[in-house]
Amino acid sequence: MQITSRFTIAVHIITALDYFRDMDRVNSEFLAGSVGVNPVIVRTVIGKLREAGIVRTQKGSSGAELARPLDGITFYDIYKAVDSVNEDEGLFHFHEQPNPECPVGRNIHKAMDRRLASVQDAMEAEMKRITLADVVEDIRAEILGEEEQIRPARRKRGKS
Amino acid sequence: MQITSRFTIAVHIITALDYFRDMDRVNSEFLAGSVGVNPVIVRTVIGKLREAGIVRTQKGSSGAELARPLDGITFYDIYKAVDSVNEDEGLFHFHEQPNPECPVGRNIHKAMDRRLASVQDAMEAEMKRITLADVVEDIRAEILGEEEQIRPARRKRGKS
DNA sequence: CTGCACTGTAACATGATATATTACAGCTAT
DNA sequence: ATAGCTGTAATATATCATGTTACAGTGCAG
Repeated sequence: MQITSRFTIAVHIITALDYFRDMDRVNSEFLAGSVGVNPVIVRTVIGKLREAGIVRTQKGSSGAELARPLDGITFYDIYKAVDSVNEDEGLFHFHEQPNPECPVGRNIHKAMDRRLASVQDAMEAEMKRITLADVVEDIRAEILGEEEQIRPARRKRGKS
Repeated sequence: MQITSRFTIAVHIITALDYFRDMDRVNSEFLAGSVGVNPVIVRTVIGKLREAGIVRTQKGSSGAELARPLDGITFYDIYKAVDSVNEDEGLFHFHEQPNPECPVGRNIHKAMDRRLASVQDAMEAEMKRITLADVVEDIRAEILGEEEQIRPARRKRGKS
């Protein structure tokens, strides 16, 4: 199994909201065009980001705005916001009917839970370290790299 | 999304193979009884563990045996063996149609891949640290704890 | 060497869920 | 007022995890 694409879609959307922040009509249809999904998916994902306090929107008018600076939005925040994984059970799906009449079956859950939690914690800790500022920085570098291939910057002049 | 229960089932099976290692007729039906799933599931999971070199089995005769000591079998080994997640794409499902005509859509994948990989690496590193010996140790402690509730051990005597 | 127990695997069934799609009520701005 | 937009419900579809039945082939006990 995999973590839902809603996660990468959410990161894409926030990145685009930042990148196109001075542009008009950055609506769900425009964003859907960039992401390559249905506009309704964009609206639902933005809805979850709004519930989590990551973006602000106004019903009826287009253009969500970020509620926090990019470096205050972590992968973990987004991952939780868009329900990337089952909230109750966590990352691992434990088989549901271990036999209570078997000593192994009766105790396997307790015996494993600590270990599964430590794996999940390791993953979440890393997600808390990565912010949208990191991604935006990376994507700007990529885009600059593209431009250089066409019109090499005159680096000696300093400012572009 | 979640990691398939095949993972916890595999850990359960290996734990049971160790716990019942001196018992006869530990076949797929017996194991299925402990795990609480269909015997065919047990056979397929054991099949994957065999392909990964974690257990040895003999067609036609019951009782798989571990191919390595318990402390040589990590969560990561099992996780890979039973295809807990998509081998090609990894832990995260990236949305599949980012728009190549959009600077963000065209570069988001490259910009995120490093970060997604670091999350996956953190998780896998933790999985490599946990071995089946840890789980077996924990479950033995749980089972001993159960027994004490019924027939308290005379701790002063030393040996039980 | 015969019969039983078991494995390995295919084939099919079922249920859950991620994603797509259509539709529309209500809000906003010009 | 009109057009553009959001939020959300309802429904469809596809994928996949898991369950289940079935059976050929292997090993072993007697």
